[in-house]
Amino acid sequence: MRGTGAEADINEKDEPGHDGGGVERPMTHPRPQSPHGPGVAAHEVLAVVFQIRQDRLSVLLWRRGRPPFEHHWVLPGGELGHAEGLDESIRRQLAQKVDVRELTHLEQLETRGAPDRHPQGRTLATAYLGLVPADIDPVIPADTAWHTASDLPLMGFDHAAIVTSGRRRLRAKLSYTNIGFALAPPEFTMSELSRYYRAALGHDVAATNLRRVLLRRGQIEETGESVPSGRSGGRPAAMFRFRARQLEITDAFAVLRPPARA
Amino acid sequence: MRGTGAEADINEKDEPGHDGGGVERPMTHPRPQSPHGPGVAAHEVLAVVFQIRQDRLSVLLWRRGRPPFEHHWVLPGGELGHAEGLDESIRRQLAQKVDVRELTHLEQLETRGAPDRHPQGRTLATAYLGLVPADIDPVIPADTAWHTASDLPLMGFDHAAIVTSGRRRLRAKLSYTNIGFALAPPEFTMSELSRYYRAALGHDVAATNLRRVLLRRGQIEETGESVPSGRSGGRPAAMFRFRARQLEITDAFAVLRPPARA
DNA sequence: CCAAGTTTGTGCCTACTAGGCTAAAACTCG
DNA sequence: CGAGTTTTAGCCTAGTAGGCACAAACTTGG
Repeated sequence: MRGTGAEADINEKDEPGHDGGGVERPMTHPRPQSPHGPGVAAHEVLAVVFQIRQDRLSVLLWRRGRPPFEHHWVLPGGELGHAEGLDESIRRQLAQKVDVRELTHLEQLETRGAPDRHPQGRTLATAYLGLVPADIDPVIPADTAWHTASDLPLMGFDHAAIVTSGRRRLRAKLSYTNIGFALAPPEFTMSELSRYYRAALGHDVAATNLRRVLLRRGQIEETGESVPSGRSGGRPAAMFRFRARQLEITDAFAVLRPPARA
Repeated sequence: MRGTGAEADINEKDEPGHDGGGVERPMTHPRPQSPHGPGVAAHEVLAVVFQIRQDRLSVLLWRRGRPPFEHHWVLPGGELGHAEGLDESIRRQLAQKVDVRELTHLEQLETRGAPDRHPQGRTLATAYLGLVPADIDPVIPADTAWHTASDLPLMGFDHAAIVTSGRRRLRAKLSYTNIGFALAPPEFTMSELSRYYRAALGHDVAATNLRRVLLRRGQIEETGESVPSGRSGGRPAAMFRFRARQLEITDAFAVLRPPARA
């Protein structure tokens, strides 16, 4: 154990600046701060926005118009405003790509801070995972497009790795939460829903089993209506809906649970 | 959908500064940047370091010596160095409290960025979850101490909420990963291990069931040795060890798994 | 109107996991 | 040696996921 060095500066910040005032920032006198320099950096927020489009998990990307990474694809987002919270900021930035009302889920994913992740200077990025239901087709700016998540274009910065994190998070949460509500339209048949799950999970999902599992968990319920059978025949399908539109964790899923008569 | 406004600045950062050079920072001319200002803020890294001490989940806290929040308790950590990665930074900062070799697990927890979370100016914080095994008693500086997680002292900033996040994360991961390896000593009996789990989970964990579950999952194995029975009698207990010392997810735990013959 | 084809829904079965309970095993102490 | 204590093994129940076969309910074409 070392610990005799510079504890004094740990968790101390006596910054004079940050007065919430203007854009020009005092930060003039370098403080004695061990060989590490002050903890000030540009900060951006990014979002991995997924939607199931034509049975494929797709991610909303933005095509950069200038260097670095000109003509590469990047995640939507931008710089954190000086008086903005992180959630607030990503919502604002996304509103310029996708209508916020179309975002059915948004959660923080991870923060990346490798010193060289941005070629033009130190920039931290906090990434979010956002979901858009499959039934809408948002109007998006000309320089953005949906890309199949399993077949990404050339991407800038570390954004491809962030998409991978987002996919992993989504896949995991489909197992133990009701997050499907954010991918599916308000009402759906079981075969539709199983296609959404298949696209997001990357493997077949039997509609029969999906129905049983989600019904037993109480995540979905029948609406009472049914669709008048497809053009190729077949029994008409019942319509379902998710009962909650907020993220809920499947509690029966916790192992090593408290004893029965506790 | 709005989207006609200032897309141009989204994800664009043409910062001239951040040249990795010195402590004094150019950042002089305010850029036209919508009414939100530039995305530059102080950034600190914090850690929720847990250890099971005397059958209680305990967290390492640091007592602040100066305002704001003088004499309140805060999480260990400090400012991000100007050329440091986030993981690198929290490891460096923690090394001044606890020997890094004693940290058996470290993962990113969450990033907080409420504009008013720091009374002296905008400061983002990326929090980590760290674990120290129960068998060691790290030498810690005089101004730090272990506190029972369920009975926290008066804490500064939003750090109490971060501890709560850490507890939730730890609890969840005890269910579906082998994270116990990071709480337990290299070798242990099942009754010891069940005490660690009880402390972390907050409820009784039957040693019989814990043994079965972890053995079936292949997380633990018998060492072959046994302890020569306690002073109060009883059958001598077999010693176990975790088979891996890296985080692994219990895959059999995923629901909606790929079809059998896929 | 009926037969064939198609899709959805139900029932039955298996496999696996967690967890409660009891009894046996293996020790200490008096 | 017997009583008390602790660990371990065995047996049982409950709950969940998932495969499969068949019934139900439709469309289409003769």
